[in-house]
Amino acid sequence: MKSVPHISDAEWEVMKVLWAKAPCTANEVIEVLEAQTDWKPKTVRTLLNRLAQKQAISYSQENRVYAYFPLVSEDECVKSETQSFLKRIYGGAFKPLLVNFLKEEQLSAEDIKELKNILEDKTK
Amino acid sequence: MKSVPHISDAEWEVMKVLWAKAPCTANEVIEVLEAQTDWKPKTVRTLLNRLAQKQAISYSQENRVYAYFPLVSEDECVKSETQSFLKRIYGGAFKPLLVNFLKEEQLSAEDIKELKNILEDKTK
DNA sequence: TATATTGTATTACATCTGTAATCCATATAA
DNA sequence: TTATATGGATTACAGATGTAATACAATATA
Repeated sequence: MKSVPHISDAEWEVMKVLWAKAPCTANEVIEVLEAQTDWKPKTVRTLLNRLAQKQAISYSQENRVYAYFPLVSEDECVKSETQSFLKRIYGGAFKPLLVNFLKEEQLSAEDIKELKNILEDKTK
Repeated sequence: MKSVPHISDAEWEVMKVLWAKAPCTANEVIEVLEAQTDWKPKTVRTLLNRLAQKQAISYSQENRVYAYFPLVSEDECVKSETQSFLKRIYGGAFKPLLVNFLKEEQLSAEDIKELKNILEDKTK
């Protein structure tokens, strides 16, 4: 039973690229990220290597070039990060977060409806 | 305009103690944390020092002993951490977190009622 | 074929973090 | 007064992270 490896902030950006579209060559990832960050190509390659080492991604060698793809799903990573975030900040007591943020944040009428529906379902 | 310093996981535990009750001597903090973690006293002292360095806390010298207290409020730290978490994981959107989280977590009937009321208020 | 390019692998290096231990000055006890 | 205990300051040290540069091997080019 493997849990997801810890993915750092910078690595997370790389994962997002691969979650959006995979497989992807290093150069494709680099291109996407150069538009969003000011990382040098070598930096992105380092991140790809580290992610491969920690088995968050893998690659197949097409010709001379690697085609990278995720080994862990966005969903499970988001869940895992959310869990540890909540635990860290609220020590597991998440209701204060909800109360606090429901009050603070901008939510559309539609959002609110959706959330109420979810809550409705939980009552059962 | 100072923003809150970044507080690491371990440091966060110390902050929680001081937010719950301050001022506090190092030994008081150590005592609380020894019940919750298996950190050695020296470890807690290191964390107190680091937090003081990064000006998250400060102290007054009562007699021979320091009385530590927070310089940053729990509220602003929580907000700041939540913001960067949301940005990192959800690209800034708050709703996906809520959805994810409402589905996953255990909420009492009472909690649900309270949350629904808050949502109700927001509709106006 | 010799050379330049390009993709990958290895190495670099400072800072942050987790997790303390040691050193030092002072207060306390004998 | 002298030895001891205790609180605080300094130092330690490995692994993670941000941010690359350099070395190397295979490929494309002249």
